[in-house]
Amino acid sequence: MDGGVKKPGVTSSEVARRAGVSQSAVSRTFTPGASISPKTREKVMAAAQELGYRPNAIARSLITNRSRIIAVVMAYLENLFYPDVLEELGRLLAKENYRLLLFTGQMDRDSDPVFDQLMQYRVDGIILASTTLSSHLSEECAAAGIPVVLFNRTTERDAVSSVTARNREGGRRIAEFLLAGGHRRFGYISGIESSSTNRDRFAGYQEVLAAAGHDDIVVGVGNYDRGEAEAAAREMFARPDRPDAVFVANDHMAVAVMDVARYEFGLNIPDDLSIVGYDDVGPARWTAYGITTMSQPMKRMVEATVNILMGQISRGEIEAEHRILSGDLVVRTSARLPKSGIVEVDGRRLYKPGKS
Amino acid sequence: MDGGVKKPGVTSSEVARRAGVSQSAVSRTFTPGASISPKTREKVMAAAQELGYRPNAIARSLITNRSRIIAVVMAYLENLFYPDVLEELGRLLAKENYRLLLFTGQMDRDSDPVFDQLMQYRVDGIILASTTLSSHLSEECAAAGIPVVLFNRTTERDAVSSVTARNREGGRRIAEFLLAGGHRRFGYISGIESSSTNRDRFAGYQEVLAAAGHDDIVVGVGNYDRGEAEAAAREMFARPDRPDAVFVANDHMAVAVMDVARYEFGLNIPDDLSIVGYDDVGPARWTAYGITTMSQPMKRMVEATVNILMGQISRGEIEAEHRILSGDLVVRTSARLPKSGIVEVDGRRLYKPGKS
DNA sequence: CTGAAAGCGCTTACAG
DNA sequence: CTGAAAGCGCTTACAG
Repeated sequence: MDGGVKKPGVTSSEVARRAGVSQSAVSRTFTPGASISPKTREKVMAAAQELGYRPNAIARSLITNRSRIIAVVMAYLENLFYPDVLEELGRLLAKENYRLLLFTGQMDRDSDPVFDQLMQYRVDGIILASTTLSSHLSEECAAAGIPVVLFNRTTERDAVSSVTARNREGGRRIAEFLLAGGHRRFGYISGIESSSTNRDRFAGYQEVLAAAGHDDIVVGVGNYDRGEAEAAAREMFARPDRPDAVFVANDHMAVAVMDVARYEFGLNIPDDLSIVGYDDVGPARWTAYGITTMSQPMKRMVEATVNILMGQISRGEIEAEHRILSGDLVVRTSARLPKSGIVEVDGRRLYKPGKS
Repeated sequence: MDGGVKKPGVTSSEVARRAGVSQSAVSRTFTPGASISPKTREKVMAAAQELGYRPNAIARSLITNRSRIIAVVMAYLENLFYPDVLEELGRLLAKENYRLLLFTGQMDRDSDPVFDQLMQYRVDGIILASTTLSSHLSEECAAAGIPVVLFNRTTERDAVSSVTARNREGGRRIAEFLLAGGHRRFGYISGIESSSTNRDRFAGYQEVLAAAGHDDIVVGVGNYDRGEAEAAAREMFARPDRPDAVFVANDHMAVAVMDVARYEFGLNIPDDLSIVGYDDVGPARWTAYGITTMSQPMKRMVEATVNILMGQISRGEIEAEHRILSGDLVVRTSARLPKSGIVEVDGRRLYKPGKS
């Protein structure tokens, strides 16, 4: 399996010989801020050009003890929210001159092979999107001085930072919106029940509904999965006391739930049934769905994630930071409208109670 | 920016000291196949465990001249086909014990910073999904002994391999299907016109239609972009001689085209208009769209890609290979059906002319 | 099977 | 500003 030989690249010594300078001079030429005379630099650059020299990042990493690689662990790529995040993450990390080592899939169990790989490559930071770390693993990162940021999840663990939307408030806002729209019976299709994001969204929703005397939310479990969300929707819509308003924990599932409602149960949305989602991801904006949904400020969330990481890397000190960003309830066509509270901002219709 | 200090990891020397053996013995313990006695190995393992030792992959790469990293350059992540590919790629590469360094965005121009990064990290192979390489850059890879595989594109360039679907045949099949369905006026919404995939799909489509006497295909340019596809569709559907059958170069655009047809022009699909796509990606299967589409055998394509790469890495010899895989025309609800040729295979309805 | 030693391609004090 | 030299953490002939 390792029979072949990759041609070794051009080295700084070869360039040095060609340029008639020391190897150190070559190194300095390619080290921003190193002291080198313009004359030497010029000679080096010329020789490097001729030979097609590129500094070996691997060798540099070994000595600087910095790989300039950030590990990103990401699951649920079939939910377009995450590819969007990945693209933005790639852009911002490149801008900071960092590379992105991608690991797809969850990282749940305690001694994960994925985690082993991360550590072997001496990554400078770890971003976990839609997944968490066991306490054992997060301690290991802290001990190794590697900053960890959870994206779209949060945790109480020391030394693990997080970036999330104001999920609880989002859940509340959705409940207010549906109450104001005159709905009478409420459903919820959950994500993974143990995820902080799901817990917070539901807690907010439940809180406001309970205060309005609605203690009987009909709950189905979707686990952030289309298939499971469909199954949960089927069960929910077949009930004699079918809800007339359902909050689905993310848009990815909401799309599936709408298809079940319309094409399997012949329900008219929003006349028979209102659906509200979360994320404001691509398909939510497609005319066929037009999902009313709590937006997540994806770009700002990614920016905060990179920001936390860069700060901790440069300070060399890891202290958990938790950034919580606000979104808006974007109003489209999947839910009945309240009489008031709808405002238009920058071409989007938002629900801002008390502001119409 | 580089103020902080990452704690250095445990090294093999420290483990050696603790275990009372040489540093070489530690190295051998972690090198599969190296000669080491069970007794020594045990001592080393115990010490490694206590200290939390993990071999430093960076140092190993430096000396073996293999990074075990594959660079993946990918654009169009908002087209779900690519996240699917990415996930599968991650799985297969992990299985082969390779890591995935992701670069998002195109790699068009001649001296790209992305390319520079690839080379600096001494990646063992490069996968370009939905993008190509300039001849200059591909020569540089060949010179460095780094295998390159194009995914979903092809090229004549020496030393650059490719994996594609049988796109020309796919275009033909679609034309046959639409002709058999009794359509009379044909449209095409293209991807990026210079891409091999687009050229081949259109060539096959055109070929069969021309043979049937249809030389007047109405063409709009979508550039694989939702927005542009919508604009192209608007123009096409506003024509007095609006086509009654449109082949859209991929499903990602077909979804947008369907929304325009239905919600902006009030067209009934498939009664007023048949739409056929390409890829068989997630949304094509959603009930709201139910797109009739040429499937791309994504998993087999990814497998072939990894397979080519692994072969060239282990043989140490780079010779362009071109793998071309077949798909099926999956029949759903977005196009009128021919009287015959529809067969059911494994729960999917396919168009196989001459086989009903 | 084992250890001492060389060396991978760099960065970075150190001395000039 | 510049060069000689040490050293980052490993792998791998080499000799025993």
